[in-house]
Amino acid sequence: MLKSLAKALDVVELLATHRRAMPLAEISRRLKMSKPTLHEILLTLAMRGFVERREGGMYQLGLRAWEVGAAASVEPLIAASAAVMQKIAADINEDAALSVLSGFEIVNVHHVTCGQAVRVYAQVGTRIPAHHAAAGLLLLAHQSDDYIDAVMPARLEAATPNTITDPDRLRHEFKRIRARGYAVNNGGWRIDVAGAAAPVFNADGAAIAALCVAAPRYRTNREWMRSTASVLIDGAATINDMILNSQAPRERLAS
Amino acid sequence: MLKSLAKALDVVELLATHRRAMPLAEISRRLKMSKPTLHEILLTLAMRGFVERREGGMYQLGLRAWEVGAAASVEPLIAASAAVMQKIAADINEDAALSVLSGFEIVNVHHVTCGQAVRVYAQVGTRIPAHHAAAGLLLLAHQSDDYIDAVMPARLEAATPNTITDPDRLRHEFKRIRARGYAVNNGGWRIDVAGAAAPVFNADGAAIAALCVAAPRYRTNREWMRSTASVLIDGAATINDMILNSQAPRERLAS
DNA sequence: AACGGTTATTCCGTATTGCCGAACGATAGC
DNA sequence: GCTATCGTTCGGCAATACGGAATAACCGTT
Repeated sequence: MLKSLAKALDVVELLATHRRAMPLAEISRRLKMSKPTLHEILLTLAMRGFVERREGGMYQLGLRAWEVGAAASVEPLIAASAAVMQKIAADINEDAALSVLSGFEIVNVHHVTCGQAVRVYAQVGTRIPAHHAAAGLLLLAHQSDDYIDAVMPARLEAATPNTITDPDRLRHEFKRIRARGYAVNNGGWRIDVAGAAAPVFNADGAAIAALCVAAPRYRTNREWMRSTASVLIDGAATINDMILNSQAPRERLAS
Repeated sequence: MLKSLAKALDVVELLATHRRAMPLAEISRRLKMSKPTLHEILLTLAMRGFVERREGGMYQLGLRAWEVGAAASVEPLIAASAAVMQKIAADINEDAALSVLSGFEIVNVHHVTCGQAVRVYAQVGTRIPAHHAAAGLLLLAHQSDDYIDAVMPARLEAATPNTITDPDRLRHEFKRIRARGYAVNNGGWRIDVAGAAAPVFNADGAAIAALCVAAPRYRTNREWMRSTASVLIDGAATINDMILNSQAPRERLAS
């Protein structure tokens, strides 16, 4: 493990999680790094455009970081889903989102807003514990037992009284999700938010993403859940097809 | 300058520009790095999720790289533009794009497709020389002379016979662009593609992005250019307002 | 199944270089 | 004008990144 590289990644991740410009001193304090070392790291990152130096010595993530991110493995997935999600958001008239699993957390990789005045606020690129949301429950349900055992924390934090925190109940929920083909969540993340999610599979049959809809809970009920889930399952199937079709040409790309 | 960090950034940028998974040996050859060193770097990057190790020793940019990119400084701009661009693409019935300047190149940061069968192919996250496109001409036209002198290469490469390659003609074009408030391009990038672009300004009055439309040239003419430009100028103004309004709350964010 | 060519990985000695204490300017607040 | 905090420079020591050589896994071919 390269120490200097690891430190640089710490810096980059810190700037990413806080999503704002920071002065050198603050980064130094938060990461407990000496100022000269940090200065050197930031200089290197800035020289390559991974961070930008705003006036007043404020550092923030730069254009190159964005460019690199745009070339990451999830990007084709996002591109394939965009149109479908647009249509779903319009049809159901609620926000649609796409999430992937990372350890025991989910990352929001795409979001399409609907026209409603009251909407669920969600930011692309953020992480939340998987058991707090329908998308996370769905993706966990489709992982192997080994995976679950490896990533599940000893204690499941509750976000609301409705959050599932008992491991046994969670595993039982996984079974239900697999049987039904979709996951639901009623106020387990925020007490006034409900959601549903359906799986997107890759060519190997692994669940790689969750197509989901989140709505203010007062606009939902059991019937809404059922009809929404069927729309999501259809949409996920469409995305599946697009992935399978785009995979082949991708392989054929020359050097 | 930190050598090990610089090498790691080289690796990451290589994976980004080629947009595909690569085996260790190929990276080693392209960057002329020893395999043990590279192995160590990739291990560190993989441990943090910045690259992913697919089966068969293929490395590609991972989820963490995407997350970091999603927190970069351009992201708020993209979020603010998305809705406006959607509307423009629908109204004009041609693809809309958003580009920013980086040295003497432009980076495509967002793209909205229209419903047309014949469209201009463009990938988000890619770079092209600024003088090849309307967006680049527009952004260069709004930079200081010092900036232009610093970044303009000695020789301007021509992409087509229509590309402006004479520095004097380029500087003259900048004047026209500033006077009209928008830039056009007729086959300077690809011979059968035309485009128009209007500037998005930040609070300091600096042109930070170009809102543009690219279309197959046979669907365009002088009248089309004029009407498209006026739509773009309106759209850019709307984005301006959104930026100014969203800046304030952003500053107020607590630690 | 045995083979050559390619690959990924481990090991280790060297000297390169990342690291931080201390000191220096620069800046802002009171 | 003082003080506190910030960004930056300098330099010397020790840690550690580096790559050659050896090893082990892999793949397609015969």
